[in-house]
Amino acid sequence: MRIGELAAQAGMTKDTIRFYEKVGLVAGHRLANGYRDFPPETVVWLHYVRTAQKLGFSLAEIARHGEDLRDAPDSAQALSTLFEEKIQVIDERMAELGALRAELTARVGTGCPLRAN
Amino acid sequence: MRIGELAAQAGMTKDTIRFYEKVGLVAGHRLANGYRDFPPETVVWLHYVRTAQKLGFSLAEIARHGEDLRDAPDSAQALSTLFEEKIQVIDERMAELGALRAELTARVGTGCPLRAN
DNA sequence: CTTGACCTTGGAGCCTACTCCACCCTTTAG
DNA sequence: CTAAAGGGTGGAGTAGGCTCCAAGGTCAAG
Repeated sequence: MRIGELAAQAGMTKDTIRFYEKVGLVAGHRLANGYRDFPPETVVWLHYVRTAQKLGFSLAEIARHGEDLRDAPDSAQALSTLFEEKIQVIDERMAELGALRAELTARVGTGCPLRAN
Repeated sequence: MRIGELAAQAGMTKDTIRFYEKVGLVAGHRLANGYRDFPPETVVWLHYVRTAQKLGFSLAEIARHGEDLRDAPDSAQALSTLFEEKIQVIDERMAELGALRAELTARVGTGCPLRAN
């Protein structure tokens, strides 16, 4: 799969994908003519990248997730452990969101301002 | 309350607070000697800023939250409506996190890789 | 054999959110 | 009176994450 199609399927620009390759977030091998060629799973990976990013992970962190996955001894066991770690991080984020939500909920109906002027 | 104490209580540097003032995130009036003077509620507001930011809102968005709050007709009703809006945004974020979590959970135990190489 | 869509590589530029610096003023304590 | 602790300004610099050229190679269709 070449970069244009990947970009379309992942919902980002080619420039962004080239940038991601530069920072090690995606790995591209090349065709004889120099064009990048990506395996189809890259689409899934890029969707994961977008999601993780929206949820507050930096590209560096996400790249580390990717390396963890790649470098793990390839037992399903090791992979599961890694996924469980990420799930814990997510649960922490969700707890924070819950706290913010509670803070706002507590103010609904109170007329108590969050910001003075 | 002067900038140093505010910085200490809000857990950020004075420079950051001055920067926030520049972009309209906090409003400072001045003492006779030119020093900034902040009302105590600013601490609460800055904590809110930090939290909202960790959860993926940009400073511009957060500033808008602040303006919404300030500009609202000052009935408790209007404030509540605004808070409820923010809560909805949070609920959307939480749903996204939940989706990511589910994606990872589904892979636990499968040995199915997220990233190809 | 040219046109058009697709790809390549630098490298510059932009936005966000700080962070640091130099230089200067104010206030309080000894 | 002086030193230390706090404050003020303007402006430069940084890191992260793109985004946009310009100049040029590749390839299938007509």
